[in-house]
Parts: sequence; structure tokens; C-alpha cells
Amino acid sequence: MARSYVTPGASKIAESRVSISTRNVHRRDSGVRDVVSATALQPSTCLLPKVNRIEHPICDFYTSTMPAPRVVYWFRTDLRLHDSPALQAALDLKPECLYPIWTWDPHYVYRARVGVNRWQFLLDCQNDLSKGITKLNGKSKLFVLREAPQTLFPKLFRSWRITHLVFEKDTDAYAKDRDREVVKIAQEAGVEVVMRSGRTLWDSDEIVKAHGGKPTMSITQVQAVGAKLGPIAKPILAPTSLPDPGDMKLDFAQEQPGQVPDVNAKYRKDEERSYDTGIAGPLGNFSVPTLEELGLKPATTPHRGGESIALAMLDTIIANEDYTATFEKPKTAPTAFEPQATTLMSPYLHFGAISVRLIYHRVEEVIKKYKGKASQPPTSLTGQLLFRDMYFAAQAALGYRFGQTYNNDHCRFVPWHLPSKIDEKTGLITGEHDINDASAEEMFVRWREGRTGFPWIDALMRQLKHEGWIHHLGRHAVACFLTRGGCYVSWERGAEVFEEWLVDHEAASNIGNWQWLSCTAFYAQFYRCYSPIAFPKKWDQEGAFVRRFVPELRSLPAKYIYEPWKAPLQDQRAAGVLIKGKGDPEHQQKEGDYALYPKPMFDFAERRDICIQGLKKAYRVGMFGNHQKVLDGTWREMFDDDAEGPTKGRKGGPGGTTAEQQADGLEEAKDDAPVTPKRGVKRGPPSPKATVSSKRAKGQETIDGAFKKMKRKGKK
DNA sequence: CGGAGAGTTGTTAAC
DNA sequence: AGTTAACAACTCTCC
Repeated sequence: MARSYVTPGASKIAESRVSISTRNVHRRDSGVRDVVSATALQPSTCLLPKVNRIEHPICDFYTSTMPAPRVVYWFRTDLRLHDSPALQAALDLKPECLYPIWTWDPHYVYRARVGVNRWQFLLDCQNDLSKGITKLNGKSKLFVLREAPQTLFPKLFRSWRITHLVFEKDTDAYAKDRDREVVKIAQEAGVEVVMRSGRTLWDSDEIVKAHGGKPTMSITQVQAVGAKLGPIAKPILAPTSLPDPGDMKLDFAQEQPGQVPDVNAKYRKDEERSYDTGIAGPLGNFSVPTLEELGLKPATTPHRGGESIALAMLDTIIANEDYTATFEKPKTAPTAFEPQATTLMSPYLHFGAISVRLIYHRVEEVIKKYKGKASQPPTSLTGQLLFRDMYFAAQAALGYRFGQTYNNDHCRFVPWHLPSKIDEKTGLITGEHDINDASAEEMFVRWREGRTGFPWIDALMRQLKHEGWIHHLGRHAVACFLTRGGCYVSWERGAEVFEEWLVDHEAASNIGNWQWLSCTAFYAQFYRCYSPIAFPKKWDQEGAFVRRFVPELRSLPAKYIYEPWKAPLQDQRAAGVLIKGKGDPEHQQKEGDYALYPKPMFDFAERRDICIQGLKKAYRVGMFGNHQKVLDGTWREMFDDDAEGPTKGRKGGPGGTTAEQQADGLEEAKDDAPVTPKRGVKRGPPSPKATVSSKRAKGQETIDGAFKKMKRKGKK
């Protein structure tokens, strides 16, 4: 439930302020919030119940002698002015002054994986928001303060004589930790914190609470819990005016962060100067930083951020009523580009440049006109938003554990290649991985760089790297290929690459979808495996998408476009390309006049069979990330040597990592020598006899059976 | 016209 | 929001 944090030392004041917050909560929960202007609700008419004043006459004393609120509105994941419950709450305080600020958090600059395209999108959103603020008040804008909130706020509160800190609730694991710390700092400074949920359809914490404290693992669970919580709040109009900011003296020193480690160093061409020019930046005016200030290379994405672009895009989508009302995700082409087949609202949602509830209600209005002819969740547009809430609530319930297999009771344990290293003190993944198999590492790198030799996969990965966005089903294809449908590499590796490159990277959705595609959570039908040949053929017979993103293959006849290695040499020559090598960028990319495109890095059918056998085994073993054997490294006992992945021997490291070479390594080798083929030796497809058991893992049979029965029923 | 054979569509089961 | 093979049932083409 939305609530405000109050200063313990100011209980009388706190009481009156609690009622401010409670009033807002009632207004929201009763579903009659509707559109409220910034000044519509006057404190004198509806704020404090009369009884409060009679019983606590001292309140009047305090409220009349208290300085008028001086409010910091802290923008984070809500770079917009429309439909912001938190901004509304700030304005409801009727502040004397309002400082719209962004804190330039070194965690984001140096520690989180943020590629240059997402930087660009963020700066676009900030610039657009800043302009929007200035339109409402010529003296105001988005003031970017170059320091971590944890160290900045104590100084800022004092210097700017702040009484309130207001922000939208963030449910990401790191953000929760940061905000807990900031709330404590505010309490110590006597600053009241007002936090409002606004990022999702429903408050994710309330979803979790109403779901018995458990993560939501299916769309029907979200719908059931959502029904309990009541209707999705109607959007609030953007304010028509904003208070002035107060004085902004900086009579304190800036604390500069350490720049090491800088996980984004590879994107910088120059020195990173975010913090060198002081808290107010190079011009001393709290400007939105530039890519140059960050020392970053230019962005390559064609997608541009900002609330105004987002609202215009939404208008265009809604104007196409057929598209809006009959949208079915599985029927949108992942091969479509210019324009793409889906809405591309996701990056704007990520930065809060558009409100998810605005999209929801505008789509619902169109759907009403279509009566029975509109599409339904989960495939409809609103269904996509429900999935988003599902992942947010799952993350809210599990915290950091959601983002990893280790110690995650909702993530199935599979002995993937390249597992995450674990910090055994914190129980969290370190961001590094264990290269337990050189050939798996090579597969991973070739996948990441778009040179697997499968044009469909390579085209998608190149689009991802260059443009920062690919279609949802394209993400399915590359994610399945890296994990359970090809490379048998940990989903955590893929999630890291998406985190770095996607302009719409949303931790909750990214993690959730990687678990979905790797069949470790949310989804279990691992034999439903995307073919890098058959799947794109269904959508794009001519291969226009591949020709666009893999120009080496531009002139290849359509019949070879998804499997160029089958093209006779003379056809290859006629198309100006030779299919050979590994596409290693270290080596020449041309041979004479011919472009080079790599041979496929494996036989897909063979790898698919190996992966399915591996998943079958993992499902039969049935361990989750919190299993004692996963935690203590004895998980290997459960996997025989037929299983794909680092399963040799009896002992491993925690969470699927390779055990350090210790004395018992010798013993292991002895035990397994007679039956174990050498690691790295290419294996053929397993013979049916070699299969441990052909019995299908329980769950799967029933899920698929039930699905088919449902489908039949639906047809009748 | 009838029938062989090729080609298409739809269903199912299995991975 | 998977792929494939097998098979039945059907259409189409040709002689």
C-alpha cells in the first residue's frame, strides 16, 4: 500500500502528514481518482478530518508556523509529466518551491551495464522532460546533480532547506536498497518522504501481498490478484503549472565516486568527465549531460527518446483502431522493419516517458468499440502490459535472487555452460562467469557478435547491437538458440548482453523472459524449440530482414538465405560472398572480391537433440536454484555423464560453477575415467538407447496435453 | 472420362 | 509465442 515515511522525531507533524497521504490513498483505491488537476483538491476542504484538529489543537499551531513545503521531486524511472501519481502527490503538498531533479548516480554510470544507445535514449528523455518542465514554468527545468543520491542528499537537504522528498517507487533490487538508504537519510534530516507507485498497472508490492507474498508466475495469477486489488487507476492529466524552484546555492563539496570498475569503459572514446565539473556540470547550470561529457562514442540507434515522441506514437497507434483492438503478439512479424510490427512503446515505458496506465486505458477505450471482436490477453496489447506487471511483481517478491539461478527457489537448476560466479558471502552473482568449456565460450561470443553462421540469428543480434531493439519473437529466437535450443549456455549470459544493448532494457522483464525462454521459470515446454531456418521462413520467404542486417548475403537466392552453406559455390560467387571460416573479426572479412560469411557453428538438429536431452535430465532431477546441492556444489552427483553441460564428476562449485582444482580432483578423475568421454570432444546425437529414460518429465506432459485439449475445445 | 501420380492441406504425435 | 514426420484426404494435371 502506498504510504509516506515520516520523521519519528516530529510525531505531531507526522500525524497531519500521514493523513495527507492517506487521503490520497483513499482517493486512488476508491477508483474515483480520475483526472485531477494539481490544484483541484484544497487542503482546507478535504485534507484533515475536523476531528483531528479538535483532538490535536497543537496541529494548527504546527501547520500555521511550519515553513511552507520546499519539495525535491526526484525523477528516476518516471521521465514524464502526464499520469504521474508521485508528481501529483508533490503538487498536492502545495509547495512554496519545487526542485525537479535527477541525481547522476555512479551506480548507473559505472556499475550497471548500459550501452551507448540506452545512454542516448535516457538523455533524450531527460532533455524532453526538461523542456516540458520549462514550458510549465520558465524558471524551472530538470536539474541534473552530478553526485550519488546517498551522499548528495544530506548536504542538499540542509543547504536548500528541503522539507519533503517525493519520488515514484522503484521495484528493482538495487533501487530498493538505494531508496531504503535514502529514506533513512531523509528521516535523519527531518525531511518527509512521499513515495507513490506509478510504474506499473498495479502497485507491485500490493500484488505480491495479495498473492500471499509469492511471486506471480503466470498471467492468470496476475489477473486474479488484479481483480482483488480493484480497477487499474485512471490516468492523471499533466499539471498545467509548476511552482518555482527555490535558491540553488551549492555551499558544500562534491563527493566524486571511484571510477573503477567501469563496466561501460569499452564505449568511451574519451575520459569520462561526469563528475569532474562539479555538481552543476560544465556550464554550472545543472544541464542534462551530453554523450561527450560521458566520454562516449556516438550512439547508433535510430530510436529516440522523450515523452513528446512517446505520446505522439501512442496517438498514431490508437488512431489505427483495427491494429489496436485486434493485436495478437504471436501474429506480428519479427522480420518486419521500417516499420516494425509491434508498438515500440517499451523503451518509453522503461524510462517512464509514457505511463503504462495511459496506454492501458486508451487501448481499452478502443477495445470497447469492438465488443466481442477484440483480441484478448495474453496475446492482446493489454495482455502484453499484464506480462510486464507479472515480471515486476515477481521481481518485487524475489529481489536480487530473481536475477540469478543461485538461491532462487523459482528458477529451475540446469547445468548450463558458462555459469555465473557466485560471491559466497552475499550469495549473489558477481557479474563474471566461469568458462568451464572453451567451445561454449566461443559459441557465446559468436552469438553475441552475430557471426554464428545462421543468418536469422546473426541478423537479429546485429540489429540488437546496432539499433538496441528487436522484435519480441526475435528475442525468443536468439534466447532459445543461446540456451536450450543450441548452445546450452546459461540464460544469465544472454540476459547480461540484452541488459547492455537493449534501449528498452527493463530488469524485471529481461530476467523474466530469459527464464521463460530457457524453460527455467514461467514456461516449461522445452521441446518447443525455434528453428533458425523454419521459423523465419514462415514470416519472410524472401529474407528481406536478413539482407538488411547481414549485407554480405544481400544477393543470395532466397532458397539459401537462411542456410547459405547449402548454396553451391557458383551461386555463392554469383552473390559475391563465400561461406567459409568463423567470421572471426581478427581475420580478413574479404577474400579477393568476395565478402565472407561464416559456416554454421554447429549442426542445428544435432545440438537441438542434445539440448532437449539435457533439459529432460534437468527436469527429471528437479532441483531449483535454492536446492542444498546447488548451494554447496554437490549438484553434480545428480547428473550422469550423458547430460550436456559441466556435469563430469561428482563435485562442482556453487550454482553450477566448476569446482576449484583440489586434492579430490584426482579422485574424481579416477572415478570417471572409464566411462567419461573427454570434455570438448565433439559428440554425436545421443542414440535412443543411451537415453537414461524416455519417460517424459511429468509437468510437461500435462501442460502440453491440457493446452491441446483447450485448443480443441476452443475450435468447437 | 478414369486413374496414376504429384501436390496441397490438415491432423496428429512425438521430440 | 516450435518443428518435424507421417498420414489421410483432398485437388490438380496429364495422358
